[in-house]
Amino acid sequence: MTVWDRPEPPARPAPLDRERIVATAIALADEGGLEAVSLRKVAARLDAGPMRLYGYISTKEELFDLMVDEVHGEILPEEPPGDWREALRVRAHRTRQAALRHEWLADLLGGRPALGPNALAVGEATLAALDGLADLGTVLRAVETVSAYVIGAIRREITELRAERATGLSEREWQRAHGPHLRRMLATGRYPALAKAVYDGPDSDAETSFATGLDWVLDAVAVRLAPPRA
Amino acid sequence: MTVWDRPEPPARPAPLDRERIVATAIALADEGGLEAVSLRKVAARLDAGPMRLYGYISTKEELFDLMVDEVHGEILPEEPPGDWREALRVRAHRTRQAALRHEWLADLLGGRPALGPNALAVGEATLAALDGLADLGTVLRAVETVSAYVIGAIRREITELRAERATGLSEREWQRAHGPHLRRMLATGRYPALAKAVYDGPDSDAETSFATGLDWVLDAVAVRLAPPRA
DNA sequence: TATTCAGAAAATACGGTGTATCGACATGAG
DNA sequence: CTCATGTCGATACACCGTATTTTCTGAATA
Repeated sequence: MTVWDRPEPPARPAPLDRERIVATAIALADEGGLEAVSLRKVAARLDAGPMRLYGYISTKEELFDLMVDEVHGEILPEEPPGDWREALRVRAHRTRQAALRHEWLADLLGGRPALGPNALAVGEATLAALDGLADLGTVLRAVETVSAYVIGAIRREITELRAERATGLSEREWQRAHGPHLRRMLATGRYPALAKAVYDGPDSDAETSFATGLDWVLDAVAVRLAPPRA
Repeated sequence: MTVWDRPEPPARPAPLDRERIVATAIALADEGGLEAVSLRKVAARLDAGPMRLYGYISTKEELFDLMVDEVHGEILPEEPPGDWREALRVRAHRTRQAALRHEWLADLLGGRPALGPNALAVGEATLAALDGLADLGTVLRAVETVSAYVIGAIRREITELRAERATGLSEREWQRAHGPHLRRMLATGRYPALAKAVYDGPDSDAETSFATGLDWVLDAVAVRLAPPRA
C-alpha cells in the first residue's frame, strides 16, 4: 500500500459559496437554457445534495436574481463614457452582447426588479451620465424609454434567433418558411401587407437593426435632453 | 324509485374543444399567474382527466401560444385608424390594456413567435396603416422599433406592479422601501445618482409614463416615415 | 338481438421538479 | 470522554408534463 493506491479521502465536500453556485447555474443556463437549470442539477455539478444549496440561497427565484446580477457585471462599462448619448448607446450594446452570450437573459430581463449591486451600479453609471441634462423627471423618462426599447428589441432578437435555430434554417429562409404554417396563412390572402413584408422585405442583420432603432430612440430622447437651440 | 331519486347519469363528459380549453387556461392565469396554469388544473376545471387535453393540444407550450393569440383578439382594434400614428398609438395602448387585464401576457409577449391568426391580423392591420409611407425596410423598422418599446415598457410596468402588490405598498412607498435592501444599498453612498432619483424623482402614473415614452418614439419614427418638408 | 370492434376516455406510470422535515454525524466545548 | 450544536444528506411530499396501458362505450355487423 503506497501513497498512490491509497484511496482518496471520501471527497470532503468542497466548500460552497454563492459565487460558485451562481457560476454553475449560469453555465447550465448557457448550455441548455433556463429550463435546464434545476437546483438538483446545480447541486450535482458541485458534488452536493440538493438541500445543500439552501444554505446559500433561499429559493430558486433568488438564484435567478443572482444570475441576472452577475451578468450585469459584464454590462457595466469599464471606462466612463464620453457623453450621455455614448453612455446610453454603450449600455444598450453591452446589454445586447451579454444577452447574446447568455440567451436566457432575454427571458429574465425586465421580468423582475433588478436590485443587485451590479444592476444598481449600471443604473448609477447611466444616471450619472445624464445628470443635470434636464429636470430629473425628464432624465428618468429618457432612461426608461431607452431601456424599454433595449429590453424589447433584445427579447425579439433572441426569440427569432431561437426560432431560426429550431428550424436549422437561415434567418431569411426562416421568415419565408417557418413550417408550412406561416406560408399557408399568408397564402390565404387575408394578410396582404404582411405577405409583402415577408416576401419583399429587405433582410438586414440583427446588429444594425438594433443599432438603427436605438439611434432613432436616442434621437427622440436628445430632443428632450439637449433641445436644439431655436 | 321515482324520477326524482333516480341518480343522474354519470355526467357524460362535456364535449371539449380548444376554445374552452384556452378560455379555462386564461382564467387560471388571470387568477394566479402563468405558474398557476397546469394541464392538470385546466383539465380538472373541465371535469376531465389530464390526458384528455392532448386530443386538442400537443404540448403546454402550444397552449401558451393559443392563449397569447386569443388575447391578440382583444388587441385588434375594431375600427380602422385615422392615420399611421394613430394606428401605432392605438395598438400600443390596446396591447397595454390587454396586459393589464392579463398580466401573464407580459411574461409571454415577445418571448415566442406570434403566428396565430389574431396576431397576424394585428400585424396586418399595423402594416396596412403604414403602407406606402416609406420604403418597406423603413416601414418595417418603424414597426419593430415601436413594438420593442411597447413590449419593454409593458414588461417593466407589470413587473413593478407585481412588486408593489407583493409588498402591499403604494408605488411611491415601494420605491422608497422595497424591504430594507434597497434602502441599505442606497445608504452606502455608492449610488448617489440613483439615490437622488429614488428620493427626489417625481412620481408619475404609469399610463402617462407609457404614453409619453410612446410619443417620443413615435416622434422619432415620424421623422423617417413622414420627414418634415425642409 | 347479440357480438364484435374501433375509438375515446381514464387510469396508471415515469422521471422530473422545488422544497420541508428529520436523522446521522462531525466538530468543538466542558 | 461526553455532550451539545449545527451542518449535511437522505428521505419524503406534492406536484408537474407526458407516455403507455387499460377500460369502457357506442356503432357496425352477423
